Amino acid sequence: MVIEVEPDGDMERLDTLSRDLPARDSLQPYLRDEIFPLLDMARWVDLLISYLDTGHVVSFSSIARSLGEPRAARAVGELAASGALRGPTHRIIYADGRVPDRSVIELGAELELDERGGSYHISDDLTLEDIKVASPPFEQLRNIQASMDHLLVEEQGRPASLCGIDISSKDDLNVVCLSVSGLDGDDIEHHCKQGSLPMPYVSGYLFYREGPLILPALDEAVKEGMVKEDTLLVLDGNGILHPRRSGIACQVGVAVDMMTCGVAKRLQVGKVEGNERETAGHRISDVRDGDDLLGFAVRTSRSKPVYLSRGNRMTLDHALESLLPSWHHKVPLPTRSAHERSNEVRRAISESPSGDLQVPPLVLHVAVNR
DNA sequence: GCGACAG
DNA sequence: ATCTTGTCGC
Repeated sequence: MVIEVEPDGDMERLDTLSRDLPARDSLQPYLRDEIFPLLDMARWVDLLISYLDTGHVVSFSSIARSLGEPRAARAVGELAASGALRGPTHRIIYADGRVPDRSVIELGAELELDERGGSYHISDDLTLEDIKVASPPFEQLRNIQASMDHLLVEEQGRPASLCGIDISSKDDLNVVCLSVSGLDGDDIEHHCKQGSLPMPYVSGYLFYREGPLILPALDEAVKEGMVKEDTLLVLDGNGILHPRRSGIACQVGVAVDMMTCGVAKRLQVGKVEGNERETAGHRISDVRDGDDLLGFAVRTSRSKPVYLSRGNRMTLDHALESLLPSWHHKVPLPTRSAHERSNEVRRAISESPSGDLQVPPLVLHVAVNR
């Protein structure tokens, strides 16, 4: 049976807004004030499952497909497990008919369950519902990505400084850290900010999870003069080395009209080309998807490589050239610093005797020489 | 057992 | 991303 869902105000608004993107210089307020407040996946799932009557069930992957992204199935499961949903979460089961342990009692009260080999299933004659949404939200997110891609500029960027960006999270506590250094990795300054991340992690949509925290922090760092026009932003994730050539480094770069590139620890798409060239201290291979050169696999010594790709106002070669002087460890120094620092600050906040540091939004500005 | 998808 | 002490190796 197919259930047709009537989109709520948020979904309709996301649909409308995704149709025409504003000009480049209005992107930041558009994202901050219009788009980001609509990114509430728990509400999307809640709307869908609110259509399930007693005894009707759907699968996690089916909900993800209805929302427009099969890969979001795990995120649906995480939302259900975390208690973020208000609707009848016990009516969400696995695609093979198995019932999650935590739902057995509640669902068992609604319909017949079979026990086989230690786990419970719905009976074989019961079919899963299929929920249809007129404007799947993940489809709109892809539309926005595509529109932002059109604003992506590839040129020979000449950065004078570097800014590593990373987020450390545990439970509901998230801290972003921007670490700015010279091209050689010296004179590091940190800017940290605490905030919430309403969207769960879904592969391919990292910007929509981390952007709402990164962009405000970046705005502050610019106003303080820490980050300037000639600063290359180094994101923890991909640039064009992405299924739709639209990774977080591309979207952040276009949003703030700055130079960006991405450094990812795992390969999301593409293949590492066989022949590896040696430079002083680095071993570099091409990463290609078909004929397209999308990035470099870079490793120091014999460790596993990380994957560099360009974002906005940057070429792959110039990104590499800009990062090599500070690239002595597995990742460039500003990226490493941002990672360490965001972790330290996140722990300091969670360990602080409740009160002082806990009040969001928290802003720490610390200058350190390392 | 397969497949494995940034953080 | 997070869970995590000491330990092996360059």
